Amino acid sequence: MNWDLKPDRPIYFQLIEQIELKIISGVYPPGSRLPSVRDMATDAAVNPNTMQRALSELENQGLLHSQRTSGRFVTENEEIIMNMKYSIAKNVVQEFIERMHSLGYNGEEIITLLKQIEEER
Amino acid sequence: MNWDLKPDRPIYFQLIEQIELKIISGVYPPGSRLPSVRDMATDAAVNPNTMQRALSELENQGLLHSQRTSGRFVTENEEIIMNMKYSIAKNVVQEFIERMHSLGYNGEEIITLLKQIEEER
Amino acid sequence: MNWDLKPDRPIYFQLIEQIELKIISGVYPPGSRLPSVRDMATDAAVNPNTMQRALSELENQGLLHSQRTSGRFVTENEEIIMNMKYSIAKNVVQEFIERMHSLGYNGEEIITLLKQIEEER
Amino acid sequence: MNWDLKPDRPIYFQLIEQIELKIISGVYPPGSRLPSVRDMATDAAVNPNTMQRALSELENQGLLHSQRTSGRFVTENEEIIMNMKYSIAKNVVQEFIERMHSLGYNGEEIITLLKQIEEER
DNA sequence: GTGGTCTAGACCACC
DNA sequence: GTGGTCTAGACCACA
Repeated sequence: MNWDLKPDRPIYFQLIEQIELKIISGVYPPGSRLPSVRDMATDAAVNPNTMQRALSELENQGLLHSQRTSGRFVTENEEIIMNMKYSIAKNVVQEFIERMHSLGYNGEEIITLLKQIEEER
Repeated sequence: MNWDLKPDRPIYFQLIEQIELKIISGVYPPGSRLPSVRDMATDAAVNPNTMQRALSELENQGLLHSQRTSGRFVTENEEIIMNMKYSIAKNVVQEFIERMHSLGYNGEEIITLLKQIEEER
Repeated sequence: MNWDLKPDRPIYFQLIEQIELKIISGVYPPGSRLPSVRDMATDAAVNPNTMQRALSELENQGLLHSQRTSGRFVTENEEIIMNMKYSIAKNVVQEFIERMHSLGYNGEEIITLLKQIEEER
Repeated sequence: MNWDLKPDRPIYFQLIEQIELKIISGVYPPGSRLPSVRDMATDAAVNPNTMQRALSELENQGLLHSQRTSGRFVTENEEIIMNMKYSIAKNVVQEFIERMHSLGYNGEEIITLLKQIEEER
């Protein structure tokens, strides 16, 4: 998996980000059942308590809900997912704009450069 | 200064990046003289050898040149500086595009979102 | 070994030249593994950092590449090696021509003398 | 003048070489009178005794001869000069051939390369 | 004073 | 064990 965790930031925090990404991008589709905490923990080579903490936070955000007996599920409320997706994307975009500004590019130039590089790909 | 150096990547590498930024953004204009190695080192709270290494690499890239007795100078060749600026910007843009793709946005959507968030600022 | 280093020019520079020669002449064949930095340093009676610097420069030139845990290797790209060989030879030849000119020999005379002395050998 | 003397080899020896060169290349023509020892010494920023020693050696080789009252003269025997020129050139050529061999060029290749580089000049 | 070089010795990540 | 990084402190040439 892509669980490469770095020791520079709290691990549970990195887990949250990566699971969010998997939900947003559809790797874990709305309404689907997640693997068990224990499985996810061993997969990420992480203590189950740490994984548990990450999942709890995601539950607080409304992205997940657990059914005591049958496991944890991704919310079926796609609006919540879309909001999460938008708020993450907004951060990414704002960071990007700031970096480009500090490099000396203004709004129009950013758009131009972006289109140009996208075409090259 | 803005020399906040993190232990997660080589210090000399972060120094290079930050000095590049100062040259590109005009904090150190073309042809201007930089502070002495020792001064820059103490300013960044770093060993002079580490600063020396960073500056040497920038010299290899053609962004700086040194005169043994009188100091180090930013190149007056603005083309080199523009090329450096472009290549850094290209990296930033490519990273950005990849992150947005992994969030599930395609080319057009990225542009739309970018314009929208830019207007809000 | 032939590591006779003279104090008139930077040691790391002389190390670079001599290692280049060993690569070009096939003492260190393409793709082969070099001794460890520490071994080469003690062999040349030089501080490991100095040897490290020489090897790093050769890496920048593309003549070597390093694998963090298993050692440093000569490039397998023989074109790079041939280019290096040619550029060194060019320098040698140009120096030679200049010395002969300052002795008062012109182009044709140099060739004649060269052929003559070569036959005597 | 071009008297740049380096501390790595005996100074009188370097003086000999340079005066030989001036004689061979015609800066001091056959039969011409040299400046006084004292003038040559101050010109080369060297102790007069050192210059004296160099000139004595050249006298032993027959390149110079001194007339007690009127100074030192370059020999008028051009054969001696030609022999000296040839023997120096021979050394230069042999050194050159050895360096090229150690780079992996054989006789024909050396000639080819030499012609090619000479044309580029 | 400037940049440049060198050494000695330490610590790190990786496998 | 490997290469890579960093520090502290020294000395040099140049002007």
